[in-house]
Amino acid sequence: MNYKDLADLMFPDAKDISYYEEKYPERNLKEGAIVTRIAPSPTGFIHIGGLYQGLIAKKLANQTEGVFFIRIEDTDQKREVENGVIGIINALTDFGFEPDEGMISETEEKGKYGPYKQSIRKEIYQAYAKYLISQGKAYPCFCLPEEIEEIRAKQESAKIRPGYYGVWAKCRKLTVEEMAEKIKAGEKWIVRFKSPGREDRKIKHKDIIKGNVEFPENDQDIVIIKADGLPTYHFAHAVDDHLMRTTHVIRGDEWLSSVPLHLQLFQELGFKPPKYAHIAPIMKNEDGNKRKLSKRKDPEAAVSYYEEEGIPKEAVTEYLLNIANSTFENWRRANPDKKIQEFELQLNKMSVSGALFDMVKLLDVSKIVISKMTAEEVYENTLKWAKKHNKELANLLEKNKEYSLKVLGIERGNKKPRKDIGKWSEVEDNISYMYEELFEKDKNEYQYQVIKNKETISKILNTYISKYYNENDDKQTWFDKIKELAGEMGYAKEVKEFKENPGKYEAHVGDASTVLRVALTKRTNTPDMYEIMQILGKDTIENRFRKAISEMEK
RNA sequence: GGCCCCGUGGUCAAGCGGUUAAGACAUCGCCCUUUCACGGCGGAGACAUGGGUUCGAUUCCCGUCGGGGUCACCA
Repeated sequence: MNYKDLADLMFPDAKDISYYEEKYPERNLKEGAIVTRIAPSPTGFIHIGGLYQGLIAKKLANQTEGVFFIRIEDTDQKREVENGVIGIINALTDFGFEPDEGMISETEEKGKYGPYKQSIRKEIYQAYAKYLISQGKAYPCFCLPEEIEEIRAKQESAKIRPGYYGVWAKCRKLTVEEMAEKIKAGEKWIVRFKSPGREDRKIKHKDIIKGNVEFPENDQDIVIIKADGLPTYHFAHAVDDHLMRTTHVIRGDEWLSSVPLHLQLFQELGFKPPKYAHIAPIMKNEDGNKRKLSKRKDPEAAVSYYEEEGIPKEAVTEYLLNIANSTFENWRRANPDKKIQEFELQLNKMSVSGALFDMVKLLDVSKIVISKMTAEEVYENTLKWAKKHNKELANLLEKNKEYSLKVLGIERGNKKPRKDIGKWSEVEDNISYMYEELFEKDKNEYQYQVIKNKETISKILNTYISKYYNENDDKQTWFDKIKELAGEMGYAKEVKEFKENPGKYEAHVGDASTVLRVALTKRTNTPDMYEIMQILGKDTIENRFRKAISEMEK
């Protein structure tokens, strides 16, 4: 009985690995092309951190004319969620991070390096496990979970390093005959990797993001094939990323400490190891402590949150890029109109430690993104959002498309567009006073500022509408008339004049304008009032003023 | 606890032995053919800490403290 016989006994049907090596040849890509992937569990849910990884992987592959693929890591059947794949693919595709290869639906896939779902690659893993066993580099382990528990308890009470290694690796010391006998006797087994490592030796590794790191070698005989016949993450990683010819493994930095093990696995399997880039997670501050954004506690961790809030995808992407490479911000300022795709992401410039998620900053990015959109784009985006989250608004927008376009076009499209919309959910509040239906229901109070006296307000409103306002005035004339109105009321026509002569005037032209604005919109903050009046029309203006006056009388 | 990673203003961050220690968001003030916003200008605000090494340390080394990760038949 030798290792080869043992391997045959354990995996009689497994193919020789040469079969797979030939089936999945080296990719024929240009020099420097990066092949990378995103490898989620099919939970149906994608975390903002996952999206972040997807963005980085996608960009890198695109930049180098490489390949970005998606592989589903479903080796843990307990985690399985029905229809868990499609949600992830949709989220990725939505954001424009569509993979070149891999799963495209719950069951279908594209690409020549599949299957891209681990559970159906079972025989591949077994072939490689068999290979390892035949080389004496892996062995069956018959320890029951309870025994492992016992060992661990002993180790803990003796305060020594826990795990299956050295003297504790019982099954490792079995002879091939003993192993074969147990198998023949029907004892349950799993497969463990026979680690060649020694804890007292160091291994140096250069991570693309983290830089040089040094670890003790791995000496744990980790399990590579579980009782259900499926591989553990570590083994699947080595086999898959080798066969799929991944050049760069981009993953969360919680994997950093597994690098010694993974390198060992590649070594013993005879594979060329990929380059690793371990990204720091996006964090959240809680009671002064940093912690990873959690899908249970933090709504903003879910990618769906941004859709619900109406934060544009481009804004989320730009914000993420900001975290990834701080040079992005400068690039964006220098190239305000370029596509995100043109920005060249540099892995080695990524931060080593986790950034705190900053919603305020995201919203600022979002405001800039939205401010650059045309009225048409804002309209379409808002409508799309409203159809799902605000039916009433959607109806209104659809019913008054031309009008809405005008409203949304106020102070837009010029060199200094307004930056007042951060998310689609804010649009309603921003424009509701432009629609009679909504204005009637508007709960805001009339909050006059400097000029508060009822009679004065009535006088300003009445005088303005009867004596001064003319729809055909151009902006300059319109404004000159407001100045005249101010003069008639005894206010300063110029703010400067007002400031230079404290006490001389009780108000200035701006204060008079505020009265008009508040009466018109119930707001002290609106875009250009000239345009608002033009769009509203004289009748509406008059009605609004009347309403404002009668409101005061109550 | 062992091992590993990290520590520049409130936040994201440049910086790589000699700098007035960039920039962005936030904040404050001023300015800007009406307010708000936008924009412009300006202010306040940081190298966790103690030791070294060095003519000189934010930059290099060690300790301390703080934060994070990891130690599964989960990924």
